[in-house]
Amino acid sequence: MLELAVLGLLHEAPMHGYELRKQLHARLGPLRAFSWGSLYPTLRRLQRAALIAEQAPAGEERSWGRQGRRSRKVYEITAEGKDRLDELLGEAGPQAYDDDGFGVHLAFFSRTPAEVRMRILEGRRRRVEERRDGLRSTLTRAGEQIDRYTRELHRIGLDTTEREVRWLDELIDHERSLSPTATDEATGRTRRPE
Amino acid sequence: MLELAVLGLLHEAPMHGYELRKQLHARLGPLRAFSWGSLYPTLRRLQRAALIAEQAPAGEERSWGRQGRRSRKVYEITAEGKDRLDELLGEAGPQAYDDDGFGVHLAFFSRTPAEVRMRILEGRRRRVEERRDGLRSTLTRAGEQIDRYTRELHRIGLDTTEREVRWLDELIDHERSLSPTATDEATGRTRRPE
DNA sequence: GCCCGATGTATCGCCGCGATATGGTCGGCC
DNA sequence: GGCCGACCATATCGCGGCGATACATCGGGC
Repeated sequence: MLELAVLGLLHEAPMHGYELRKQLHARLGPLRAFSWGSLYPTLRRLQRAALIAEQAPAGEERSWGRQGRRSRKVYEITAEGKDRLDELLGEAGPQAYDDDGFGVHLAFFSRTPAEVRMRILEGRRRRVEERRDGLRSTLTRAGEQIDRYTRELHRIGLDTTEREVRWLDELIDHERSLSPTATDEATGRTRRPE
Repeated sequence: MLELAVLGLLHEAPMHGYELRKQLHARLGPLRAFSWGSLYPTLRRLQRAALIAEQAPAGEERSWGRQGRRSRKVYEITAEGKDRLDELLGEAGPQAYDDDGFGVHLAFFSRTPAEVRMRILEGRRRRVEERRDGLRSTLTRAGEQIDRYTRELHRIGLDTTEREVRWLDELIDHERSLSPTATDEATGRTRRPE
């Protein structure tokens, strides 16, 4: 997940770790944290895999040589990195449907192929519906006997999931209006019920 | 987190791993998963720490001897385990405010001291408000220039956090009505603003 | 003159996850 | 009668991410 985020950002412009994290927060907002303990090891990993590369000090001594507080390693995406990014953006697996994964994918949706966008949205919708139905049945079937606090927890969860489904429907409709062909075929649906 | 959940459940009745996970799902619902890869290592860890113990086969051969599908290790909480449970229930640290931690704590709220309940709810409220404010300022300040999908992500997030704050207020009011004294003192508040 | 907070890179151990292996039992279906 | 799939039940492995922590430099406020 962080791999996608880092490659996606570095595809737009070279950056160093600290800046990378600020950008991450700006996009994902307080929705997804990503701590230092995740970021730096990921950068190492990506560098070893040659998906990103450390920029040479470049301007010899000037430019950042004096203004940078500390050494500052600036990374840029490599050709292999771009390939990998396309690969990640093209995937619509289960991990693209869970809370974290979906958020990250959405943050790079404009770079995602329309057909994949649709599959991710539909997949996410199915996932959220499952959760909603689970909560709903717990509340109706065992509504009386469960702990008050647990019930409250399920109530707010149910409300949240219901709203997200409606929100997803709006996004899906929007996508459909953008590219009315191919998307229905891809998901095997002709018309979304409800 | 799983430690609290397991100890909390075993405090109610001895159980084996599979049953434990079903109970977990019943309480936390689809809000918090907890896979096998978390559960069994946790049971090992707790057993090694002597917080839980494996029940002796008990009835010699009868009882579950024939109906059980497989060996089935039944665990029960020990005296140390109960102490540890009280300790965990008495904590109101930062980890009790994040999504996962808060959910688990809430599921065992009826066993949590009233004063601690209050601090957890207030802490969670503060946390959610921070997230809300972050989303809100991003939307208003950089509302025009950010990516459409990112903006949508922030919109739904903002809506969700606003609702959760209101929901928390209801819970807090309820708590306050249960034990009107001590709670305000504990949190240094006299009246919740709005 | 001093401390605080932001900038910046980095590591460590732990927790939880997803995938996977293994195998017993039961009901239903052909 | 035999086979299949669903459920019961335990367990491991590698890895991604987190929180805490360390260390260093700079600008600004008191």
